[in-house]
Amino acid sequence: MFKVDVMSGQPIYEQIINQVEQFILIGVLKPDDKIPSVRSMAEKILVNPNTIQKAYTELDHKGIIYSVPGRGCFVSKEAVNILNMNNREKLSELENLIFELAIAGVDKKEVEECVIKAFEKKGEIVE
Amino acid sequence: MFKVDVMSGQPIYEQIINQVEQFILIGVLKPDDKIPSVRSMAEKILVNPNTIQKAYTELDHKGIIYSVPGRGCFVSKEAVNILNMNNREKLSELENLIFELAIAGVDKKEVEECVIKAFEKKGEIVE
Amino acid sequence: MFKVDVMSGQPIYEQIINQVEQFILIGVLKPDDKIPSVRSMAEKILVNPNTIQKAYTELDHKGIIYSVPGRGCFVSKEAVNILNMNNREKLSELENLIFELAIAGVDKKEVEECVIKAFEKKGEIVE
Amino acid sequence: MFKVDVMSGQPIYEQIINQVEQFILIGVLKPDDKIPSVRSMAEKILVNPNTIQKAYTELDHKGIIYSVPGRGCFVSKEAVNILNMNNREKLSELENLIFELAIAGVDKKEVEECVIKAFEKKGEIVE
DNA sequence: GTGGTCTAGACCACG
DNA sequence: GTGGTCTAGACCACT
Repeated sequence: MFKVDVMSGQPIYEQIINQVEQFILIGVLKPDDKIPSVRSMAEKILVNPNTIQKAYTELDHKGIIYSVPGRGCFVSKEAVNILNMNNREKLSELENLIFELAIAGVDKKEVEECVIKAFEKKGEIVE
Repeated sequence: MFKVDVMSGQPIYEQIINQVEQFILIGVLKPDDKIPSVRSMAEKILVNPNTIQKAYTELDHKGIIYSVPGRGCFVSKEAVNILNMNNREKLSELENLIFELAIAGVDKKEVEECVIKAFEKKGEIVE
Repeated sequence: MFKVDVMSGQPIYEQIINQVEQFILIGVLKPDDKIPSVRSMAEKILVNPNTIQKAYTELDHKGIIYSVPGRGCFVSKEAVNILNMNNREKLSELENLIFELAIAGVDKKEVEECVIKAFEKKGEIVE
Repeated sequence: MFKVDVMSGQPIYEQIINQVEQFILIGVLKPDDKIPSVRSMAEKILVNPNTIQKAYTELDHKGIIYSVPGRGCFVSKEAVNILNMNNREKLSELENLIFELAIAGVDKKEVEECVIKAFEKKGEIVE
């Protein structure tokens, strides 16, 4: 279920955060679902438990998950709402990226095809 | 002409690389044009010469510029071609980003508006 | 294991790059092996950590090693392949050098002896 | 006749030295022949006269050429002998290069073919 | 502890 | 003046 790529350059704890968030957004993880314990996750993906802890702590701070001492971590009820709040930032990031591509001479058509592809890919996953 | 934002989190040398590449793509810098010397650039944007040197060295390795010790750095003839080669990577990056937005429930229309905006912004710059 | 000659005129960082590559080619360093940390290497051979960093950064860009922040630098799986790709360039360099010697009146026999010596030297190292 | 490549990385004055030496070795320039004046050479190959001067000064120091104030520079009688003295250094350079290729897994046959090619190329030039 | 970025200041070779 | 290398020492993020 969870995977990390140490060679990608992206911090491992960020990769974990992103994956947890993705799983929540596509409905694999629902409110009050338990997410893997720090130790089990660390063993599965072969990373330092501190790294997992850091990811969980940050998710907790964001309000995406809540931790119950002695029981584990669980998806919060507001998780989806919080995640959807971030869209504005991502949209401006998107605009910058498209702008760069436009400058680089990429055709508008190509970008539009890209949009279509991405939405098709979404259709395949969401049940 | 050149600007850096120390607070952006993005490494300064990367910002310089990006700006040089942008100027080449929009035609402000043409093949065999001299780009600012390491020292003059360092004074202009108030960063250490080593940081500029690092940016120029990477641009040289990429084949975007060529440096002639004692004379300066110049835009290579193949610069534009090399930069356009990178479009494919950026397109897949774009697809990922749109996919994330789609998962997050962003409407296709919103994305399409974003595309339009970005291409308008380009139209304003290119003469 | 690693040695640098400050007086040789060849940049220190290049000497380090060459030695890492040599160790990979003769099999002393294998894929996913950890290479010495920037700081430990700097202490061993008494050069500034920045110089080591520069060497490692270039090796990373070439795809010879990959670096995992917080963990260290490791030999990439494709390292040997990449290094062998450079042989063609070296062969043309070799042809030029022999050509110069030929022009300078060096006998073909002398060159051939040189070839034999070099391959003997290799035989001593490879087990 | 003379050519320089500013993009090669090799210092221009070195390129000039090498070319003068080559022309002497293949007999295009013979003892007491006049070599181009600093100014005419500088105009022909579009480099700074100081650079040419530096090359000529070094050739003078080596005893390859001698300069007659007001008349120009001329190939010395001992030029060929002096140049042939350098062969030992080049031979050890050659051995190193072949050694590197051997380590890199290049077949002995390939190196030998290279030797043959280089000597053929020489045969075409020397009349 | 690791790698990565940056500053300050120096020296060299080249033109 | 130019680019290139190097040192010394600092700070950051990541594990």
